[in-house]
Amino acid sequence: MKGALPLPGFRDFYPDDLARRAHIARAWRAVARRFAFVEYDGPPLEPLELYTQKSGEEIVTQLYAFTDKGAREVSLRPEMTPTFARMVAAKANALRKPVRWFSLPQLFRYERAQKGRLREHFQLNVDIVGETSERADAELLAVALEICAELELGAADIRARVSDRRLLSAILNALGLTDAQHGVAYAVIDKVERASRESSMAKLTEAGVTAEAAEALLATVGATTVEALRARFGAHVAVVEALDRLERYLGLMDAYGYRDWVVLDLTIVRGLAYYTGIVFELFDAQGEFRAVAGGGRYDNLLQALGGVDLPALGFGMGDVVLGELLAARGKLDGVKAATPEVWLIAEERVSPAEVIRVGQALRAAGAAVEYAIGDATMNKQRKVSHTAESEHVCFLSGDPAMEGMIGYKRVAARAPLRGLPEQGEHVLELEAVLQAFRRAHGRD
RNA sequence: GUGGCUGUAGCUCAACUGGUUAGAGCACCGGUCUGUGGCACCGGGGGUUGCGGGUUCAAGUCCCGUCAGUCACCCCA
Repeated sequence: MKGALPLPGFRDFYPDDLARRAHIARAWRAVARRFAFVEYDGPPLEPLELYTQKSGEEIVTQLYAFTDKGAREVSLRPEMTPTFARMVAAKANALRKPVRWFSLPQLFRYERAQKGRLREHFQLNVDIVGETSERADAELLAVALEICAELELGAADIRARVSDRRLLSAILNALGLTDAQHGVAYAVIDKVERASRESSMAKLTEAGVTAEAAEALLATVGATTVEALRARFGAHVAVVEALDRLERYLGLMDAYGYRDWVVLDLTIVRGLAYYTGIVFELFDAQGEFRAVAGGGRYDNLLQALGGVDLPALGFGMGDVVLGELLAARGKLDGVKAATPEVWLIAEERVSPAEVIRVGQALRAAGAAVEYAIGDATMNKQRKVSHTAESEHVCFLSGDPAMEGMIGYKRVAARAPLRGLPEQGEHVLELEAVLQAFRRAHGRD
């Protein structure tokens, strides 16, 4: 209506919104930390060339790019990988391998906003550099799934669909497609779920694929087990090799405790051309949202972007779709902005200075303390302490006989503090109250 | 970039086929309650109906444009 609004595709985070975002970020950091990844960051604004060099032409039209006051062509970062590659490449020899880094960048793209896609979002990036084994791929997927578990999503909520570029490539060769036809095949397979069978067939045959091979391909990508593919392509060495690797990978997922979440799905291609091995995408099991996360192995990208030949793999997980999914499953219901722990109510005869002194003593004990800044009657103060949803209320009497004492009442339905009464209004030693908060905040 | 749908207070919505100063609940602010009170009662602020133009005696209601939101396409880091 009136006044300034955020730019299209950008979000204001009111306290409750920020609490939800922080809830997600907390899970990201907690799990990354448990897997002993370390956090890094880079500039949100980068030279335009960083993205135009190695990314496709298409991506350039969606860059949030402009010319700065120094006539430099710059772009807000649309992805973290180029920055990551640069940073790793610059110190490649000095870094202990494998590199296990993660970041929580805010990323930008200039395109029309739609469900699950804005012009700005926060995206967890987790990468491993220096390991060719599928054990690294399994470790990576385990991080992604453990984050979902951390956010109280289970195998019934999340499906990890995995594939392998090497497997798909070997299958295409086995079906008689030329290398030149692989690109078209990838594009068709990527869209096979949404496109009609006729249009898929048409695109393949237009590229010179025989109708017979095209039909075989469309039938093959429907396979959901290693066994089915082994039965069909058991005679092709490259396919078998890829299947063996995938089988070991799935076996490792079992060891992590996440085998139930994972399904083989050859239609997972990932748009980016730089993927070279196992790729995966996380979806909600009910299929009503966009991908929650996606990633895979990109063994040649560091060479191309940073000039060092190191194998690498990683995934990204954005806050938008994940937040939508969590909200839909009721997992964010209790996530609200923080409320005061203690509200200090003072009788009218108590001086502001005395309120401040007690407030500071409580804060020194670790408590989050608020009180009426302006003049307010006792009634008013009580009312405000309730609307502010403070957990505890303390009363200051101006009575000289009450020196060193304080009124106390627990209000909110949260866990009571050890050493303080659970209900009713009481007069306690101020020191006893401070002691209870010190203990609650680990400051005793 | 293309197309569909939508656009009334902070939020959820109302206003017969176009017809007087656009209403309600919640939220917010203030007051009463000398007080266990997230209560009750009273009162208040807040909308040139997204914006601009047109049709009409008269437009929140109809038409056009525009902006925004939303969904889909394109694309997906």
